[in-house]
Amino acid sequence: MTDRALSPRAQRLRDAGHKLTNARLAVLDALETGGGHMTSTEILNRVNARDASIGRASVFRALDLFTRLSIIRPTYIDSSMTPAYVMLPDGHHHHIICTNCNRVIEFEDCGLNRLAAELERRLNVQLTGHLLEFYGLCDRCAS
Amino acid sequence: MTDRALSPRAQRLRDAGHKLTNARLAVLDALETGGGHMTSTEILNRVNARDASIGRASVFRALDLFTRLSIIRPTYIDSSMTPAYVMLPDGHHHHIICTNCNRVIEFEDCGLNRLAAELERRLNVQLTGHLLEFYGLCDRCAS
DNA sequence: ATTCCCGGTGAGACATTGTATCAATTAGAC
DNA sequence: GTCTAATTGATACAATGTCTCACCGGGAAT
Repeated sequence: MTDRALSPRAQRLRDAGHKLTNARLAVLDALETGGGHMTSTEILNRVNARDASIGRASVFRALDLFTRLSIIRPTYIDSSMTPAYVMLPDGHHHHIICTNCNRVIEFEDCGLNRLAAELERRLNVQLTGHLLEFYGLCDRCAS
Repeated sequence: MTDRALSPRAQRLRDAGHKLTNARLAVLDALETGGGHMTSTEILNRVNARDASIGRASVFRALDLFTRLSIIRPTYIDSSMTPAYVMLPDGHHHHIICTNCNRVIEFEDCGLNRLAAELERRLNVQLTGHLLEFYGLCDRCAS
């Protein structure tokens, strides 16, 4: 199963020295096919629908790992109980969260590459991704 | 207790039509004196140290309220179990999270005002704040 | 100052979600 | 195929957020 075409993210996992296990690939697939924002419970359900033998713990471990690799990022959307995980397709993601109805509006083109480069130079860090969130009222709620 | 000098944030609460109760003021004080990033547990401890009669639920309710008012914002730093709440002093906050050691490095001046104004116009939204997070390795971990 | 009302509160049982432990398994290098 | 360290699954457990409901009190009106 090593030479089958790997998704770019799976490749990224391997390149970082991690094994491509069933559990990890299932979580990755759940994330990729599940739409933009998923809670851990939604991910668990989706993973177990595909392979019921995969354990709870492994799913959470995979989510932690992916977060460290900047493949996903947990963010608070409506409940403070559990985060929603968003994909960072090219290392970044941007959205607006309505503080009234919790609707999420995504947008592109944050123009932060320049800032990222400057921070890397000035602070001597190695940045792999970012998340930009705006808060406020969406068009429907702004009446 | 109405005419005592109110912190700008307390004023904001009242202006939005919410009561300035003991519980809310205690949570606000905990946040303001507690440093940048606090988990709910740290906030609870701090609030109860000041006034043991304040209940769990009210603290969480206050945190939800402040989030809706863009006074604070929950973000996941090391655990995905509980968020850390960051203040949005002028409606915004920016930091870098090290994906290896979870250190948080704050920085100023994101230059996002222009983008915010453009989004408001284009999408017909009313933005009250934003949070910008970069992920990567801090200077110590980048070796 | 007093009254009234409705938003807000506290207690605590409860539900949900994440983590620790550990023996068993497996990916991937050789 | 063999080996080994990384990873897993099961489960018990810990931590965290929410719900309900009777009661309270902030603050506007009077």
